[in-house]
Amino acid sequence: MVELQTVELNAVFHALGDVTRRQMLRELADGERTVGQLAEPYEISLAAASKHIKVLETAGLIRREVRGRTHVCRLDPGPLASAHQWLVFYERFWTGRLDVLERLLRAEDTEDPTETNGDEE
Amino acid sequence: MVELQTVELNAVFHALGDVTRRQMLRELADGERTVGQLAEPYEISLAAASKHIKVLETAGLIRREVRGRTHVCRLDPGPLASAHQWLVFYERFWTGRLDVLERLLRAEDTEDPTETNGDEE
DNA sequence: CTTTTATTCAACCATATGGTTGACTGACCG
DNA sequence: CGGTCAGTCAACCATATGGTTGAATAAAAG
Repeated sequence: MVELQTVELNAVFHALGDVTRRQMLRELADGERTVGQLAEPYEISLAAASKHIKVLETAGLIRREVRGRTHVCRLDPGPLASAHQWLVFYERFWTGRLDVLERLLRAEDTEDPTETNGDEE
Repeated sequence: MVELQTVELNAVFHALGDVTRRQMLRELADGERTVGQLAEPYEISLAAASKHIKVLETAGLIRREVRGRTHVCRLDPGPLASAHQWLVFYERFWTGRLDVLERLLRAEDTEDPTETNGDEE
């Protein structure tokens, strides 16, 4: 189950509050990247990029594997799921899909057996 | 359609990166609250709470209506929807629902006309 | 009109953030 | 071994953040 601890959420949302870091995550969504590869698109110094990566890492959003002299990063979706989960609480405020909720609450008779529940962690 | 501008997302995620502000949003999910009401649960000064509220406001997460000498705040879910939308991109990394994606990509023949697409804004 | 009440504003403070540069550590190369 | 490459670390800087207190504004109450 998703824990949603305030400490974690603070770090996660803070990490997401920066374009550079969000773009780095987008990059990592396509696969593993080294620190150098992640830093390359930006005009900042490698040290600055390294700091961004550390922020992502301490927020738990990425994992790092030291492979020889290079550090290979990959996405860790867990914290993103927590953030998503937090936001889901407010989903009713922007969707008109209360009908869907209602449909889920009753009516097990019409459910599709291929995929019923995929939201727990 | 959700714009997902970097400026907006920066402000939104930054605003969400603080427990106090997240709790204020939770409070506002139950209805309108004055600045004083929002500040009351916390041991910080009213001025500090006022700053938090301003952060939420400039991020577009809340709207303020000056009613006499009190300022009444209410939730504006739009930016939350943007943040949610941004996170949805990564949903495939924590759910095993690739089959659903696959089903959407091909097979228009099997689609259910009652609820097909509700994610655009 | 004077006093509360609700809230912001301004000045200030400590710490965090994001950036820089230069030195340092380790791994690979010749 | 000596050089280069990948990346971190440390010191430093400017600005932002979150908090404080005290004064200012403006509406309601007496």
